[in-house]
Amino acid sequence: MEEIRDINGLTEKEFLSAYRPADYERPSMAVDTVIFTVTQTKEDNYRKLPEKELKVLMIKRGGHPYLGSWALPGGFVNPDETTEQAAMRELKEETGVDNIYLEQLYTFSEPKRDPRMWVMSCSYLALADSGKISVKAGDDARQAEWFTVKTHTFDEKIIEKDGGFEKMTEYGLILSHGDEVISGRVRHTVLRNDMGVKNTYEITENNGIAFDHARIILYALERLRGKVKYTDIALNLMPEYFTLTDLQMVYEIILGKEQIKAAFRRKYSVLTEPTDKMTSDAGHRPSRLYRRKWLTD
Amino acid sequence: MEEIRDINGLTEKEFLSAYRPADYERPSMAVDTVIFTVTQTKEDNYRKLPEKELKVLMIKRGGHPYLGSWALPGGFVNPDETTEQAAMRELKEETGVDNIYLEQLYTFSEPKRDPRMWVMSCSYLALADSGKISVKAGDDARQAEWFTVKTHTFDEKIIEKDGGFEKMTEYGLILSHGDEVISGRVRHTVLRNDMGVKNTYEITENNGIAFDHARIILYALERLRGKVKYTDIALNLMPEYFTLTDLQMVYEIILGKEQIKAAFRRKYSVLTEPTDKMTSDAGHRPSRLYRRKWLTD
DNA sequence: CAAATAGTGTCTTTGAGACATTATGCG
DNA sequence: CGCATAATGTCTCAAAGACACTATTTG
Repeated sequence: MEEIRDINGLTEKEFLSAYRPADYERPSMAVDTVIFTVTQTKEDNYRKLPEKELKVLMIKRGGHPYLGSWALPGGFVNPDETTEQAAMRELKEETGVDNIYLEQLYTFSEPKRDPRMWVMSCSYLALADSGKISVKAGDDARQAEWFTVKTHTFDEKIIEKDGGFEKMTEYGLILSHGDEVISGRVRHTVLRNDMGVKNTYEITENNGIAFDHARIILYALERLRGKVKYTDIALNLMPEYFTLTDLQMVYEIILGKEQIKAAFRRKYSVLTEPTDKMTSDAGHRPSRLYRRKWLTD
Repeated sequence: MEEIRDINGLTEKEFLSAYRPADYERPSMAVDTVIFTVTQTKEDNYRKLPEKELKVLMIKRGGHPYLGSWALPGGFVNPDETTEQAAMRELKEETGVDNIYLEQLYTFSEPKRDPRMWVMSCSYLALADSGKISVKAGDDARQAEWFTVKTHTFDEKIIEKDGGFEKMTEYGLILSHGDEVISGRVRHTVLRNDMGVKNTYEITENNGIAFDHARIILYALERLRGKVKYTDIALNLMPEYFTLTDLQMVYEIILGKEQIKAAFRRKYSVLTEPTDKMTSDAGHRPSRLYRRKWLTD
């Protein structure tokens, strides 16, 4: 069985023991994780419900390049781990959370995306309940903060060209934490002619976001917005007990669109199961607390 | 502006010109492309329509490891190109096609997935009209062939465990080309307990498919099946002119499920535009030929 | 004419959108 | 009591499922 021999007369075992990796250039492999959570703002009207905010964790860079800018938590992959394990390891260091929703997003490989050297980034999307997370106060120079996320879509331009057209859409990202506001803008171009379709993404503006991380965050948001409608992914952002209005507000903040209450409950309450707990001291009718229902399919 | 200095008193420019990559281990970065096409079988009953088959391109390995097994077309990424450009370059060498639908799938990074060394694989999904493709007849030792794709889902087992459960599903893949039949089986395990959810994929059986490529092909199929329902991705498999029944058969072969004609046309004919061409000599009523309609949104 | 596909009409079912109505705790 | 939210009822509308019926070509 094992006796198949190659062109040099070697068996697989012989080949492998003699194998020496060729001396060509290899990229460094980083992981960068976009971790989102949802927090509540303070509300002074005791009757009203507090609003929610979508937050993303950023780390202040303490060295060149992009010194002083903010970057996604991440690091390099070790030879004895998968990219997912690397993302999990880095995330645990940053947030103290071990069991967290994690999903691979995309591998960014622009040769010049890191000015130092050839670095690819395998990006991950992580979601967590803000209650469980304890971000370490910047131990050394390393400062980690949650930034409030706002996005804008700028009107698209369609340019008819000979035999096809070009469509450009710009997406703006604004991250804020107290007085600190950082932002970026990504232009998506679809070029279509007789030859086929070509998509390009370029960062057209960048204020304080390191590397191509504005683009990665926008990609993560796009994925989150897409999946929220047909999966139970949003439940990863909820605490153990929550009201259906809480859940609805999380959907609204992700989708950027108000949801109709009756329709929302019809569709998404199947992802939850009622408990016998109720909210209280709210200045209005108490609300039932629900819990995530794990789906078997 | 540029005068921010780091802990060593260096500006970014000074830092970068002095920067030497650290001498830690780096992975090799490969791309592997799952390219699908749809072909017609011969039909001897002149009245009946020919059936369609989903095909994937595989390359016979001429050296260790997996000598004699079949692998996805692919290769290593060069420092001056993106993974997408690398996939496109390799694909052009194999199929002669330049403008082809290409979409990044997933980066596989199991440290032991290649017995030679640390190799990650950034996988791509490609779709093409079989008419445009001209696979080079194996120039040297390199033999490329289209394999017919069949999949099976084996009944899942749910095991209740303390505080949670484990669900296992097995997916079988059978690729055939003439007398040559190669196959693989992947087990997906979802383990859920109080701590969270953990997904594992392992190859439980493998006959003649190199590396973890059976898993990659199954992943590509999953993506294709998912996207076919809400995008126009399937149109990339069609020739310039096709009937709506052709299109329906392509959907049926991808989804593995019969579609209802009236409903299918209501939903997917918006992706096409009618031409004034018709089929002929068919032994039954002629059919209108349609063309892809490029959507602006 | 028979075989087989092409193409459409329509009834049913499902689910989301829209809005209204009733219920309830707190200061 | 009135504010603000909780929870549900119901009408409408859009889309998909199911199936039937008519139209056309070729040997």
